[in-house]
Amino acid sequence: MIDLKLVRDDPERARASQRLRGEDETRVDALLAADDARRAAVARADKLRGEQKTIGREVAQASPEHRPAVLARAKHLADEVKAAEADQAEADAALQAAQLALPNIVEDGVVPGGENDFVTLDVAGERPQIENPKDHLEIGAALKAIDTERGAKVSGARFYFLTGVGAQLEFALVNLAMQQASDTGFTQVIAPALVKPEIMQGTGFLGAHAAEVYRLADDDLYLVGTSEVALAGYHANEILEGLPLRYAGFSSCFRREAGSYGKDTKGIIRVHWFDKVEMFSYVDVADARDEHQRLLAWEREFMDKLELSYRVIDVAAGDLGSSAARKFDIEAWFPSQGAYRELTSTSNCTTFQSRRLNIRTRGPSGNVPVATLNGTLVAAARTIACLLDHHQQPDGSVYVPAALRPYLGGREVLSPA
RNA sequence: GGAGGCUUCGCCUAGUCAGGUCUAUGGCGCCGCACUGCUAAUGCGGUUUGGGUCUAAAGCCCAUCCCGGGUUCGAAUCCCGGAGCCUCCGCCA
Repeated sequence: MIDLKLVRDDPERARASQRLRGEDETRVDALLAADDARRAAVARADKLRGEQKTIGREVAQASPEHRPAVLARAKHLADEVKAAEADQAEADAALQAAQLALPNIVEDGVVPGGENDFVTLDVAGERPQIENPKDHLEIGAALKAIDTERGAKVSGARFYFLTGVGAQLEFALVNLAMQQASDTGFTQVIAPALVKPEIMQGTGFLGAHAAEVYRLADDDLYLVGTSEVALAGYHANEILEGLPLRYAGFSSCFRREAGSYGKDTKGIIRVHWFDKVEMFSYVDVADARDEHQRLLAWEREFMDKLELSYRVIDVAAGDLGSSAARKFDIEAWFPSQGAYRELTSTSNCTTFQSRRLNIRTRGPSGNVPVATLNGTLVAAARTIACLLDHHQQPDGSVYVPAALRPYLGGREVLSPA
């Protein structure tokens, strides 16, 4: 939800943001119209309620002979109040719908365009030179680390089992990530994977991409697609002190992958379920851009520990999620694909989520919404896929980055049994 | 799954049985002022959160007693539904 006052004061900025995203700019004017209508309805209802309060007191004080007349007037007024309140409720709902229909205002500097219009900010690490590289599935099968066949048998397509060294790899990655987060001052969190509708709504995932989200209809709960959801909900309806607050959350994540038929059908790059360690920051609005750079730096630090070659991209406006004002992705090199693939992503959501979730801090003149930011430290399945692909050796073994070795019993390579 | 209790403006609390200056009481904490050599103590005043009106401030108005409905001229209070917390029973890793 974007700042209504900002839209009133500077509607052109909101329209420009919509254009940059390639979305409908008339929604801004629809919002302004809904705002006007609501304020008119509120003023009418407030006035009538005031009259009703006055006449209510008169009823109580009226002498027996005057009472019937006053009561008759009061009854008539009650009907008017009821009608005005119904109008107000309708206007409130219309305004809310108009607000929910608008994505966050894009940060200055974001380029227009879609998925392929990103700007490459940096390229790091050396791409390994491998003759006829195998893909992660082949390597994972040889190591008895990944079992997608039994994943499909038990749960269906895009499910997998991590076994043996595969399972160890996940624990190692999660531990390494959590250790880094803790050393950096994040509070470690294990977060629920099921959340209530208002939390899912509040983080902006029930808008355009609602079809991506699993819902448990019997219980009216949603499965989170990212740990960000529960970490954002953690402080819902609170007034925060002592910003910045930083959390590193571990949770399973679930995605329906609707509309991604045919993409990455092999292996565990695109799956319905994976585990994740996510950084999440609550900061003062003025500090949000700097925090975004810090999150990116911490993501890079983790990539460097894994000794991966990667590039950092500044995602174009049309490819931003509805809650993000800006997003940087880190894409790592997959030799078998000859391509960079997204491993992590960090978004500055400014006050978009905090307004919906009512998360504020005390400002010099009253309570103000905080900024929320998120960044992936590690998404286990895809990172394992990348590690196997990227660090494969000609003999079929897999090189273990030095930082991971303490979590893998000191092993320097993983070899097929 | 069953039975009972609880939820009031930071925290605690009065008020709910008998609906009407409840415009929500008092205490603690916090802020300001006074007194004071300093501290403490004391006294006085302020202190929920939203929304609307207004160029702005002040002021005024409306809403807000866990949430949503209902009854009524009028609901913290009565009725229905729901949520959360606690206790006990059952079941369970």
